[in-house]
Amino acid sequence: MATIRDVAKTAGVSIATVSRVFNGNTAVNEDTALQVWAAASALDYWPNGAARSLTTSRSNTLGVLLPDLFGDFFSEVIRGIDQLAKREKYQTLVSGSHASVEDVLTATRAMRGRIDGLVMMAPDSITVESVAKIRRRLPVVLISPPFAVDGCSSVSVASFSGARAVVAHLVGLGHREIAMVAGPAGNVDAEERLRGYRRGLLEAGIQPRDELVVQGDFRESSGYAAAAALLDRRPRPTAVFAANDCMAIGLMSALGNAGLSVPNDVAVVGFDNITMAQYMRPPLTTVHVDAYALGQKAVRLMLDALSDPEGEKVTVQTIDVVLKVRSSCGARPAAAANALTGPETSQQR
Amino acid sequence: MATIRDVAKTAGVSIATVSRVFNGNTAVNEDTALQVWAAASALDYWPNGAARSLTTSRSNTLGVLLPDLFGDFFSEVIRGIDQLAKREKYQTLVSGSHASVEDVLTATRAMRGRIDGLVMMAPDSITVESVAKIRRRLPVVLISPPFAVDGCSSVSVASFSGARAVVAHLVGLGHREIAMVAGPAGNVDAEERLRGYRRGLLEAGIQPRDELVVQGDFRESSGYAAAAALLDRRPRPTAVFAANDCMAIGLMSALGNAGLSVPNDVAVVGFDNITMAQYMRPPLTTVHVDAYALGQKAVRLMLDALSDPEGEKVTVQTIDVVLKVRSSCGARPAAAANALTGPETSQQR
DNA sequence: TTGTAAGCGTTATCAA
DNA sequence: TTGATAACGCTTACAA
Repeated sequence: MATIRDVAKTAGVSIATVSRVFNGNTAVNEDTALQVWAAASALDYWPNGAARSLTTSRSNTLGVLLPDLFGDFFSEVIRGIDQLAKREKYQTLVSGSHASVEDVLTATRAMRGRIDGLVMMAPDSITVESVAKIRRRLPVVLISPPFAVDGCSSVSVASFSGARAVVAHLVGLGHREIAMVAGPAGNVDAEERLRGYRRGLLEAGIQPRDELVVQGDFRESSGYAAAAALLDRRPRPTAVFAANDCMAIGLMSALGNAGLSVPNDVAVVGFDNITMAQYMRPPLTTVHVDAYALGQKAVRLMLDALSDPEGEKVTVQTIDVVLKVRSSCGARPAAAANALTGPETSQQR
Repeated sequence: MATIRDVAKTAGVSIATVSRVFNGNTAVNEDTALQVWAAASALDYWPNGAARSLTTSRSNTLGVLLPDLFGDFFSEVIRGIDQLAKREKYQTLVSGSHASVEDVLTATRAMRGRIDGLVMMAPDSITVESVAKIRRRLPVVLISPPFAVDGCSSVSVASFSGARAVVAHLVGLGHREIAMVAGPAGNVDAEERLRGYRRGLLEAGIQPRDELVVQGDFRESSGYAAAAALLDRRPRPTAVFAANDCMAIGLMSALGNAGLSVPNDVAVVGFDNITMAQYMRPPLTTVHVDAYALGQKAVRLMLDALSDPEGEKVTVQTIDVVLKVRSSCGARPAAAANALTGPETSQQR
């Protein structure tokens, strides 16, 4: 493989000149530059990234740490991260399925010297200490952290307010027996949604009852399983709020199998507004979360951190959410009138 | 940040010894090693990956190039890649949304020196030349390539045979007017599924007709849109085969909105068996593709290539698929009997 | 505008 | 079993 030295020799210049041509910051004689380009392409020269980052101590690479859970929502977040990073000439070194803190630390350590910053999506199981440890060497941006960490910018989802809005809407439709399929314990968004659900009930003068909350794990199967438990309750809940769309979809499937109609017998609401949601029968009422933007904002914060000399500018952001009323909750949204015309137009980016 | 030199100084040994301790291949006196470990942890020393790969010319990192399309299927593939890579102590440098060949080349070039091999998922728009160019410097494994490339191992999906099986099944149920929502032109899997559909018809003595094929793009919205075109056909198709599940789901949604019942008025079959498929109402008949295994196999082939001295061992694999009969096609699968018991058990890995 | 040469933080080859 | 020391391929003062 050709190195900078080969190019220099072929072009009849010094390696410094070749470097200058490739980095384009220092002035180089036009003819010389042309010769260098010619030599480089003749030799099919690709600069070595490792060597470059060794000298500059910059890698133009962002580390991305993902949780063990996957699916439509996270794909979108990653897409947001990847696209903005790419546009800003950053590469992404991804490492997925991190369950434990030790895991995260190991993965990060392995990235040492190859990343300029770390975007960490870890809605649960972060300890302040481990992140703080990483933070000493690298800028860290957290997505949906369970709590704020000193010196780390972060972006979160307005889970609490979204959940409250869901309950308020259901109450407005006349529901009083509102059940919930909760997300995994320890997950911030799951817990915030549960908290929002309870608050919403209280605000409507309804006492939240634990037996109306079924534990799920954000997967379709747990939503499906939740149906059985819920249908045993007397009086039977007239509405169920699932902490995410996947569980809502599993739930609807189970309700259908049990011979119940959504929304006539039971209203169902989800959270996230994954692409599928609008194509369900009935279309799923949910809380729209712009996952793509979530990823993008994280990268934006990282870029800020990287250009911040002293790393003192810490930003804590929250992504707003909006209730998307469709028919699974039994309301008749205005949009339903032209349902035959076409699906909701989806934004392409 | 502490370097190997700091550790050496603190431990009172040479840097060579520290390196030996950290790499664990050469024999080191036990006491010396202990001192080194102590010094390293006191200084919180992390070896620098860039420096390491500069000397060893190995990065223990796999480059992963993704297409512009995303969704449940691809997430699974990536999960497969990531998990096996991680288990084998490799990191993954991911770059998504590559539309053009130039794009791919640029991305790869940027990875030069930081990756040991490249896993490329590019079902369309690869030119042999560009891959060949990359191949000269790095092992390359292709996922679902449009055609075989010299010197590259690859894994593909048995799209053709899966599609044939779908048609055979529909014909077996008595359907003759079978339409198709095709995938994007240029995409191998889309084209193989279309070819399998036509072959299947021919084998049943039915002449394929172009007006029964509607162009889609693998997204839900295009499946939704296809419904309108299909419902205009006279005689109206009694069954529709969508080239993937997302489009099938969009299609079912549109059919429902048009007041048609699936499967009574129109049978629908998809492809991929994404998680959602079984939770549709009715549950979607589809062709199961083990996306996770697809990703894993690609990494396995890459590991083979990396341990292969001369890079001569090229393997071309195909992932088998299996028709998963549920109720959207109108058959009454045995499984439907216990539908009330629970969802199909999903494999966790 | 160009070249020389000193690093960057490792690993690996010799000797000791 | 250890230690010097020369790479690895690049960037960047500093000199010319």
